[in-house]
Amino acid sequence: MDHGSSVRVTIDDVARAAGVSRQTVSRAMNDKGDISEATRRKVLATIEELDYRPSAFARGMRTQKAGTLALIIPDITNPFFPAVARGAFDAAAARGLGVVVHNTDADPAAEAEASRRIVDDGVAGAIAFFEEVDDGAVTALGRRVPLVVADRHSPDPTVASVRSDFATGTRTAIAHLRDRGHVELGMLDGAVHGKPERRRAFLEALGDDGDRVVTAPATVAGGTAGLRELLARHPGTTAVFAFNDLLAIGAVRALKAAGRRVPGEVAVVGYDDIPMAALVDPPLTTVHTDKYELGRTLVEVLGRRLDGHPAEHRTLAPRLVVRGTS
Amino acid sequence: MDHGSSVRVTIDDVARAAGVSRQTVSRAMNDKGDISEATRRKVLATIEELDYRPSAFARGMRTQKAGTLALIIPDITNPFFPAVARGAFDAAAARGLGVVVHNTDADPAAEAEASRRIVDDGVAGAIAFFEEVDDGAVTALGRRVPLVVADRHSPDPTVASVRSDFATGTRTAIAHLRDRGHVELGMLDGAVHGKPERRRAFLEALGDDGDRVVTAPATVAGGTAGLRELLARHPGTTAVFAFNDLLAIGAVRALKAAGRRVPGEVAVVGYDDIPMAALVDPPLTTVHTDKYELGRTLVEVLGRRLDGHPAEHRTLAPRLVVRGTS
DNA sequence: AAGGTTCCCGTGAACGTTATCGTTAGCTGG
DNA sequence: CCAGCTAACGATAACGTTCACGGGAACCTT
Repeated sequence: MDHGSSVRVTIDDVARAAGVSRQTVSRAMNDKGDISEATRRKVLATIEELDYRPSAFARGMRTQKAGTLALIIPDITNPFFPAVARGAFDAAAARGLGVVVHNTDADPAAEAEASRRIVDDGVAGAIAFFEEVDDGAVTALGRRVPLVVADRHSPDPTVASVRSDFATGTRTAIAHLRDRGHVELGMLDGAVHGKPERRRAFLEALGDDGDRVVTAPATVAGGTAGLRELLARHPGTTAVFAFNDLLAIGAVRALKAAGRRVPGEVAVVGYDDIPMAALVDPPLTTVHTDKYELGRTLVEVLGRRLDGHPAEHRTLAPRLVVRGTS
Repeated sequence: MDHGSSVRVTIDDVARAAGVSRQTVSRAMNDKGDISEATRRKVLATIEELDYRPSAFARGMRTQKAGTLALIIPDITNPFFPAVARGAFDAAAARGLGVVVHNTDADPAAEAEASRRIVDDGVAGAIAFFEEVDDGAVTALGRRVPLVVADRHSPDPTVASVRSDFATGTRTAIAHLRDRGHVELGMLDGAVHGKPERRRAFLEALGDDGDRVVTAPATVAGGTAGLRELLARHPGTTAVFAFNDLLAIGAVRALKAAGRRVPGEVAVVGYDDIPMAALVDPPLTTVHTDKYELGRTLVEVLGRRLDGHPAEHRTLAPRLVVRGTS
């Protein structure tokens, strides 16, 4: 009921106690110049003694920047994202930044709403997994706040990016399947926009017309349905490459239900290496992307941007993890 | 580079454009009284027209409360929490609130640091999954900011709580196992503090001395190790109840590796019903807790608290989901 | 008709910080 | 010895909002 009843220790209290002006206190804690080493230490000591904490509001009011950054993701429930978020949390905490998460369900309207909130809240910077193919929105947000986009490139040179190299990841998976002797390959593509690399690399490697690619919702249920469709089109299919692990797991389930042995009769390889992948039976062969590292790198790149460096563009290398489905 | 170069539309601009004072504008947007319906509509219209957004900083400066709430969890990577977070995100978004997430790894020092940040950032309220058994810290935080704790009760009457009824959940699971004819039961308890209900209910139902309970880290690896220990102590064990699904999945793996059929020779039931539970082979029988609903309820309770209502204490009922391991 | 409400609305002040500019003392160089 | 510089610090003014007042008009009440 009486929240906030205790009086706040302000910068003036510190100034008074240290026998200096509040401006000097400000200089001491913000590592600005124009202050002698002696007084700075004294000020810092009294700050410690009084347990003074600067008001984030008052500070943000002047600087228009908060000590927090925004993370826009489609769905924290999608097993790909918790690890990404964790990497981002840890790296942000190390920098003394908080992270406010926005779920969008890959809905453009929700993405716009999140962007709106972000500029309103005056966060220090933003990290975004955007679905919206229209670059206008991205550029608009990038103009208002330092921005790093994941798995996507922005035409705006001030928007940094970190992406996983899907093309070579896909090629590695297909090469692996060919090494195992498979010739009739099929693909389960995820029904998501803006991520054509996997499908493109697949078609490129096969010189195919696309009839061997079926698109389905990127879920387990989508995987079982998609696999049936694929088998209906090409009964001789002997190996399946999936857009992500959820689809792959669904495919394996459908295969087992149909009485086909995995990997004896049909091999399956997924993408992402979510935690579940190692625990299903048989454990899933998949292209591993380091999600924690992705999250970490995203805030690292954002941090460098906040420190005044130019926008970087980094690429993370995936690697194949061979388990029991191939 | 030139972030924030565009000039801000302030409340004074709106006031000028609408031909009223800024106080009237404030009244219009905050649904305060003392304003006629006519002028309020006019003000709202000009707000819309000028695309005015109140400064969160300036507002927070006066009210000491931001439009954001904090969510303290041990680990977003633990499959239990993404769904909780999602429920919290959705409910918060519906209320126009942002959510800043703090990962603690159940480390008291990290929990203290998160609490520190929370009061510093002046969030509107906080939701916490605390590990710290010492109630002093919880009460201290609760005194500074409206607080709702999950799966735990606070002695402080101003701290609200939402908990899953672990005791009856556990009893239901054990009754199910007994119905199946099992008599030699064992339990895999998680090595976490502050959650004795499951173990207690288990021991209570058995009238046992605790020798049939082995404690292990609440992970898959902990489950396999714990099960071996359990079998070493009581080779005749025919049914295992686990603290959570991770432990249960680990147990099933160990069982299969040891050549024991599940559920033919040994039955296993987990707790939580994480997404993985339905996908392992055989699919896991488990006590389902509605994690999304938990997250949703947590912010609902917090919201009512913010609206001035007294602290509530709610309990969510779990239910048994029988699948393939029992 | 005088006093009392109620309904609207505006004026000043305050929240706690940082930016800008000014001031002082001490030092340098010619 | 004085102009000019620099280092260290302080005073004032913002940043944009809400709170505590106060006051005028209209509408009752007796």
